[in-house]
This record gives sequence, structure tokens and C-alpha cells, in this order.
Amino acid sequence: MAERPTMKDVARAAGVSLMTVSRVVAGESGVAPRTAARVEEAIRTLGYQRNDIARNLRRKAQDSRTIGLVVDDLANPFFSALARSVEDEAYRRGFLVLVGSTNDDPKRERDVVSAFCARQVDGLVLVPTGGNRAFFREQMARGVKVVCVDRPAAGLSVDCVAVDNRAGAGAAVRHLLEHGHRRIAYVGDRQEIWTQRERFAGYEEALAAAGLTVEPPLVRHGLRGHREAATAIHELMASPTPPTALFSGNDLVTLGAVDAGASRRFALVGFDDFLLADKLNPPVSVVSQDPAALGRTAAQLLFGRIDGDDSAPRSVVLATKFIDRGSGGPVA
Amino acid sequence: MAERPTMKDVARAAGVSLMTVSRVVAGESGVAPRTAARVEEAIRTLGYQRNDIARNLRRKAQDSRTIGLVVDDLANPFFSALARSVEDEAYRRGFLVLVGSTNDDPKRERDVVSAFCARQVDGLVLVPTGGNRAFFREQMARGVKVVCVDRPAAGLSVDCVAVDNRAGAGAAVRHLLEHGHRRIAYVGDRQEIWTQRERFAGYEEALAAAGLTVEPPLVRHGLRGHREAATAIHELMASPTPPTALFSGNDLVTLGAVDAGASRRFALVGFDDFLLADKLNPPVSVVSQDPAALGRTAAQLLFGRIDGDDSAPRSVVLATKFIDRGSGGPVA
DNA sequence: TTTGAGGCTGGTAACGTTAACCGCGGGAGA
DNA sequence: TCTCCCGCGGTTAACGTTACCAGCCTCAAA
Repeated sequence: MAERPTMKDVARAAGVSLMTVSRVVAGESGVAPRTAARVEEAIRTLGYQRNDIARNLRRKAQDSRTIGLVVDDLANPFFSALARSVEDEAYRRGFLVLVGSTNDDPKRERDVVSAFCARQVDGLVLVPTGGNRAFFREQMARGVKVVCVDRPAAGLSVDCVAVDNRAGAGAAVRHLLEHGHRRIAYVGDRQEIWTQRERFAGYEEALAAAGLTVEPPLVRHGLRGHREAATAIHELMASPTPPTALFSGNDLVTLGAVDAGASRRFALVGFDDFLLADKLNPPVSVVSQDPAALGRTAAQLLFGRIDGDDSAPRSVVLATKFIDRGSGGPVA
Repeated sequence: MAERPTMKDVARAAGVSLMTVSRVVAGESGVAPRTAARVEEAIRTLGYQRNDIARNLRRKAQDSRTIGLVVDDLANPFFSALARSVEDEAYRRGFLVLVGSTNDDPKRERDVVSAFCARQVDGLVLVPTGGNRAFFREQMARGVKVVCVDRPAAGLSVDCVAVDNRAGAGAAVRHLLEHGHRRIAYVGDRQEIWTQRERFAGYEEALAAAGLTVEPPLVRHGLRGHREAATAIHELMASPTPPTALFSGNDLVTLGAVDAGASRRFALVGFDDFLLADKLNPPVSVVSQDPAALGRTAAQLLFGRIDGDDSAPRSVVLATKFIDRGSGGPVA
């Protein structure tokens, strides 16, 4: 297995100095066309490719043209759509993207972010877990830019792009109230996750505005994944005093509800739209958000920071859209 | 913004030489506990973190502990599930993952792979486009290991992990034939994509085995995304001599068929399972494959190569599973 | 006391690249 | 003709780390 050729090899082959090769490879001016042609010829025959590791080391004042993307779970359609739009934005600018999933585990988040920073990433698009923040401050002090997306990171003053979860949840619950529901259950993921807390708060506020209070037996937190959600919802359905409507805190929990057949017994509104929601029986009404827009906005903000924008941290709130597909009404 | 501290700074702070710091950071033995403690103290107060860029440069004989993952479209649930399992496998081994989507565009594939190799990745998990291969040979000659997944790369002798698309498609079409269908349409993505060619071949073979031939008006290739698929399927349905059954070549096309309402007029079997397929009306029968298993297997193979396995390229074929949900039978 | 071994630490030279300078010619203006 | 400048190309010293080797000190055995 042949060793990778270096600029030295190219220089020898072309009969010029190493610096001339560097200039040609970097596309700098100040090399005579004839010389440049000879160098390019040598590059082609040797199959030379610049070593960007070495390059980035030398020009460390500049950037490594790499960003890190840290999400909860890359396999989740919401995050993968977000990831794709971040990657597109990076590709347009000639940046590479390192990815990592945290599984909402602060230790894994720390591992991943730490490894990314050791690789000198210029910035991070981060879906933060509920873990410790001191660590990030250190990295940011060293010049790593951070933009949070989907959720803010408590105690970290950085840009953040998210939707108005509370308002979205409120709209969903009001929709159920307007259809006469009074016993509305909440089913959601772990409360350590900011979006879940916000959505639950929106649920509470909407109930309160209607003169109702939260009934603990109708609330289930901490449901990870749709299987767990389905089990919990089966329990709710089997209770002696079941709800008449369900508000679910994210797409996976909504899928669990659909799995459990809840939408055929209760009214159902979920946070997050999902593929085929409109083709189910009954079609499921949702509060939708646009993950691609979240990712794109976060990436644009990050690249702005990398390009030197050092204004005060901004908080961008994107809109949610309530999509009424009928599942909030009375059950057939 | 403070400059990142280097080993030199730590050495000065701890009153030792740079080499001693290097040894402590690398966790090597041969440093007196008292000295090591002093160094660690200095590391903590300065907030030092090793620069892995520089590290990888120096120990270039070793690896960069980074792999590249190149897929068609990260936002596609199939590829994001695959990506997640590759990332998990890498995390377990302490490797980082660079990702890129190609959009099935050979130019973007080349850009991305080239940038990854310039960053000295140790290997690539690649979902190849139909583009030119010479380029990869060059990279492989320089020691970059490549494992293809989902599709082989024509003319490139590397490991490949995929399912038996032809057999899977055959099973689907036989299922339709057994239910008495004789006019079975094929709708699929671009024929440049190997999986689509294989699945179409399986369709052809199954028809031939039943004494039937392919009827060109019943075949639609080149459908990118579910919107295009839905349009094409509307046309098929409006034809004077419509089919009685549909076999679709991938998940997006199947979604297009569902969108177009095809499953309520025709029998329908799709390649690739998808979320909620079992909750539709009617539930959709599919040929399912396991993207996480594909990714995991590919990653394991790749790490084997990185660890020095230089046996002949292997081709791993994973099984598909036909899931009968009833949509292949007569229409109600 | 000498010797040698072994544990610990330091100096130096790379890894592949670029920044900063320098020097060589030749052409134009005085 | 002499200077000055500019286009071109080369030389050297880094970037932050590790490989390699040399030196020191201590302790035990001879």
C-alpha cells in the first residue's frame, strides 16, 4: 500500500520547491503559468491530495471548516430532517459536519462534544440534554461557537432556535376544549427535556384559562419511544375514569397513541406532524413545526458567528401551525 | 477570547517539560505519581484539552479515528436509521463520524468523499451513486478502507452489505400473482440506482415464471420522492386499461401510492417497510429490510478492515421479510 | 565503593503544511 | 548606465504533538 504522496514528493517530481507546490495547490497567484502547469502535471501523475489535517494545524488562526452537530437521536425523523438541512447549509459553505447522537444522556453528550472540540471544530449545532453546562463555557471561551436548536441550554447564553412550544401546546388544548372536552390527558416524554416542560406548561395554562385544573391521574411523563407510550396509554384507557381526549407531547408518543388505538376511542391531538398522519383513520390533528427550517436557521446563525458576528445572543422563535384533521372532535 | 492553552503552557505551569505533559495526557506509564498530579492540576486550572489535529498529524502511521458516512439522503428514514447504527458502532469504538448526503449526485459524492479523504478518514461507509469509480480506487490505494452498503459500487471490489433485492421483489410479485393478479404495474425510482434495477429484475423474473411478460405501459421508472410518484400513479389509475395491482420499488414511491389513494383501488405491495404501514386503511403489505442491521454490519466490517483484515472483499447479503398485511389480496 | 539496572525526565527532530521573508533577474524611467 | 521595482521562486521557522534517545538519580548487589 503506497504511502500518500506529500508536497515534497510533488516538488521533487516537478523540479520545483515545496513552496511553489503549496502556492499552486492553494490557488495563489505569483506562479508562472508554465511552472504551475508542471506542478499540476506532477500532482496528477502522483495522485497527490492535500492533507487538510496538516493544513489546519499550520493555519490555526483560521478555521478548520468543520462543525459539529449533536442531536438527541439521529434516527428520529424530526432530528434527521434537521440534520439534513444543517448538512446542506454546511455543504454550501464548504464545511464538513461531524455528527453525534446523545440519546439524551449527558455523559454521551459530554464525550461527543469533547471529542469534537479536540478536533478543533469551529462551531456546534447542539440539541442539548439536561446535563451540566460548565463544560460548554470552557469550550466557548476557547472560541467554539455554539447554537442551540429545538431547546435552549439552561444557564448558557448562546443563540437558540426553537418554536413556541407553550403557545403551540396551548392552541392544541384549546382546540380540544372548544370541542367540549373536559377530561384531557397529557402524555409526554421526560420532563428533563425543555420542550416537554414547555408543552406541559402550555397544557396547564390552557386548562387553567378554561377554569380547569390538572388531574394527576391523567398525566403521564417520561415516556421514551412509542412502545412505552402505547403501554401507558393502554393503562389510561383501562382506567375506571378515562379521559375523553389526549394531548401528546411529541411525535413518538403520538405514534404510541395511534398504536394503542387511542385515536379510535378518544379525541387526539399531538405535538409534531408525522408522515401519513393525514392517511390514518381518523386522520390525526397536530401542532406541526418545520425541522428543516429549524436546522437551516440554526446553521445560518452559527455560520454568522463563525464569520465574526459577536452581537448579543439571539433567540429565534419559529411558528408552529395547528393542522386540524378532525381527530380533536367528538369520536364517531 | 483566550487562546487555547497548549502542552507548552501546561508544562510551564507545572514546572515540567513538555514531554512529561504529553505522557500524562496520553496516559502513559513512567511518570512519578507526584509529578503526574502536578501536571493534572495544571491541566485543570488552565482548562487544557489536547489538540487531536496536531496529535493525528504526528502519529500519522496510526489512524485518525474518524470515519466518513456517505448516504443518499440523511433525511430519508431508511438512511437515518442506518446512519444512527453506524454512529453507535463508531461511538463504541471511540471513532468520530463525518456525514454527507449525496442526493444521488455523483459530483456531490465526489466532493464529499474527497473532502473526507483530505481529512484523512480511516474509512468510509458508502451508499454509492451511479457515478465514476476511478476516483475511489485512488483513495483506496492510499489506505482508505471502503465498505458499500445498500448497494454495491460497480467496478469497485470492496465489501458490500445489502439485502437480496431481487428475491424480495420476486416474493412480493409472486404474492400478488397468487392472489390472481395478472396486470401488475411496477413503479420505482431511477434505474441508475442498483436497488431499483434489482427489484425491477425480480419483478420481471416473477412475471416470466408465471408465463407473463412486462407490459411497458404498466412500468414507471425514475420517480424521485413521493410527490412525483403520486402523480405518476394517478396517471396509471386514469389509463383506459389500468392495472389491478401495484408493486412499488421503495418506501417513498409506496408513500406516493398511498397518497394517490391507490391502495383503495388496487392491490399494493411495496419494497421497504415504513412507520404506520400497519395502521393504514387498508394496511400495506411490504418487503421489509432492517436498515439498522445494514448499518451495523457495514460498520463492523469497516472496523475489521481498519483493524487490519485484508482478506478478499466480502459480500454480505441480509434477508428481507415479506410482511403480509392484506393489501395484496382482492380489493374490498 | 563501584557497577548496573531501572525508573523518571528532558532534549531534539520530525509529521505536512503555510506565513513571512529574502534574493535573483530583467525591464523601465532618470 | 544606474537605480528601483516587480514578478517569480526559494529558504526558514513555525503550528502542537509524539517517537526516539540520552541523561540523571537512586538503590541494591558485588
